Amino acid sequence: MSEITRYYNVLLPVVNSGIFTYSTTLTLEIGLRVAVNFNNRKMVGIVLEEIEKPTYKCKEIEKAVDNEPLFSKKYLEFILKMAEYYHSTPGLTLYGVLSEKLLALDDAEPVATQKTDIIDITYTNEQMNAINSIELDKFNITLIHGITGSGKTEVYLSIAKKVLAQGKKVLYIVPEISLTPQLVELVSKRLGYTPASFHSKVQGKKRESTFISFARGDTQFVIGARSALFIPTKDLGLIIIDEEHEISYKQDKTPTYHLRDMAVLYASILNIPTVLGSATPSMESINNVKKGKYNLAELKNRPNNALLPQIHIVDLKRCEMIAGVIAEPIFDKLFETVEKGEQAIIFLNRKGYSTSLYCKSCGEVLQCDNCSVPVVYYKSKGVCNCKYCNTDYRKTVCKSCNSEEFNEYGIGTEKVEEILEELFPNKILRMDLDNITTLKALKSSLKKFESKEAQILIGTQLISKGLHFPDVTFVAILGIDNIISMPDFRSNERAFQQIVQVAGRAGRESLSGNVYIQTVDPNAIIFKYILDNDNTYYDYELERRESVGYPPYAKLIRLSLTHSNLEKVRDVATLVASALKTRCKNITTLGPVEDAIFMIKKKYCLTILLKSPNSINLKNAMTIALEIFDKNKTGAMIMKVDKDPYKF
DNA sequence: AGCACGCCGACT
DNA sequence: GTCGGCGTGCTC
Repeated sequence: MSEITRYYNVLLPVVNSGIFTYSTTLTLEIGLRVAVNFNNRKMVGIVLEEIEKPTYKCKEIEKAVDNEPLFSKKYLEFILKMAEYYHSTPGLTLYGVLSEKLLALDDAEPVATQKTDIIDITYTNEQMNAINSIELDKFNITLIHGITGSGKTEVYLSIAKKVLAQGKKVLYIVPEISLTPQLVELVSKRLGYTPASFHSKVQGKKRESTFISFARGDTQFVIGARSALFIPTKDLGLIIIDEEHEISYKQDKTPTYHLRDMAVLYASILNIPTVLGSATPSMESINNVKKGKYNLAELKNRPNNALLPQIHIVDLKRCEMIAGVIAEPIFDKLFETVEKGEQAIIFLNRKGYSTSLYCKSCGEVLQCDNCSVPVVYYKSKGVCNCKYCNTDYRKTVCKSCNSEEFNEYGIGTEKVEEILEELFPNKILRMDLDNITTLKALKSSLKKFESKEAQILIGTQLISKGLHFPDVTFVAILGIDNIISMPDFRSNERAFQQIVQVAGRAGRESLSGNVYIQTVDPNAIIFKYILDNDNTYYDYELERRESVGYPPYAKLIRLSLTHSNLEKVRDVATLVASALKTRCKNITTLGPVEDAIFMIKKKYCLTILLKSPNSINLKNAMTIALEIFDKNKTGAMIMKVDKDPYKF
């Protein structure tokens, strides 16, 4: 008897379209994983659709991996739409969001959940209103704008419990893993079991079992980073995105997606609710509330009547500095805090010892050989390191005068630690990505501070949000001028968010908090809004964005061209930009300009910026840009397409 | 994105 | 002569 040969389009995690046709005599459901030979490589792909016999020759599907589809039609629709939105391809998008290993994963040990005691709380009226305002049975987005310490997490968890009671699954996304140990503990108290975690520090067997159990519907609740959105969760009923304003939700490498936006897209396809929360929402989300796309729930008070901390601006031009690092009035208050047995947090968004070194004899700044940036000095390791290419320089010589003597410039957390350790011996704890490399290190550091073994915590943005330490009454913000002065239209927004978030670590329970910000420019506009505790900042900033035509009032696409040969990349970039300028008059094309960091890993970087309020015009422009680039590129030249960019 | 193939310069 | 750098082209 003759078997019928069928033809299926299979989505593979590779470039170009990523969609390739294979033949088989099996009947396959959409979403089923299949093993195929692709370009002499064994790969696992996902069945997209059955098609008519194509004109070209196809290879045969080796075997089906699943008995029933692991991926839903809606999931595939999501990936296809995501690829379209980011001017990428389905194949490259799949490659970027799921590792090949997880995609090919056949089976894994089930996740072990430990039962814990349930501790219920009573909600404030504000919390109850927020909880009850959310419709559970259809797509809708609610932005919970709640001040720091207002109990947003409790609101999320209460909503989550309702969804879980319907037998659906909940995904809770956090921007940074520093939040997860405290969050896991809190969730356990409310749900009665430890939730599963899925982020970059969960690797190996544990990662695999979380993936497969959530995908098969055996796990109810997952706390995860960005990547957790792309687990093909069975019966997902709610997505929670904490700290929705966080720019770390924007992925740097292709596909350069924004987690919040993709969660909203996925939720709309699944027809499920999404909850976004922040004390300092993004301008984009506030604008979406104004447009009626998102609902708004506000939490304006801290439970138990805890007050927001008092904020003080310290003018660096008018006071003495202690060891060149910390203003004297701030130091005095820090001293008082420690004397009283309370705890302090010192925030500085720079790791390392000094941010650059310059030659003692000729003044030249020590730069990386491969990248056009100063290297950061790490005194404890005795090296200078480039954060872009990760090269360590052990012994350094000035390139212009061969001197070996350098002065330090710019302060990092390591230096603050050294100075304060001398002044407050054995009371200091430092947390940044240099010493917190594992989940274990993170947990033990948090514990050390929680148990008050350390009284002063120095850290980078790793410690700036979400953490809850009742005895912290003092917060000092040291490096905010670096953020304010960044050449980026979002620098004000970022500084505002950073200050409010860090400040929110102070006085969260019965003790009142004080926050000190040192700056050379106390008249900077954001300080006015910070001091007034004033959400009219959003009105001011939105008005400003509208007047200059920047997001959320326009869409941006950043084209980033890189190549080892400057002439070649400049030629191609100029061709692309001039084609856009002559052929796409309905959008604004800026550039090409040299990037702020002109050379990374010995490759030159040029940027072209496309700007328009109209997405369709931008899409048409992109077609032209890609066409011109493909026609003219040479060798390993790359043009990265960054839609809704966050870095300039 | 990988990976193989093929062209050309440098070295045992 | 042959090793290996990298530009080019292809993947159902």
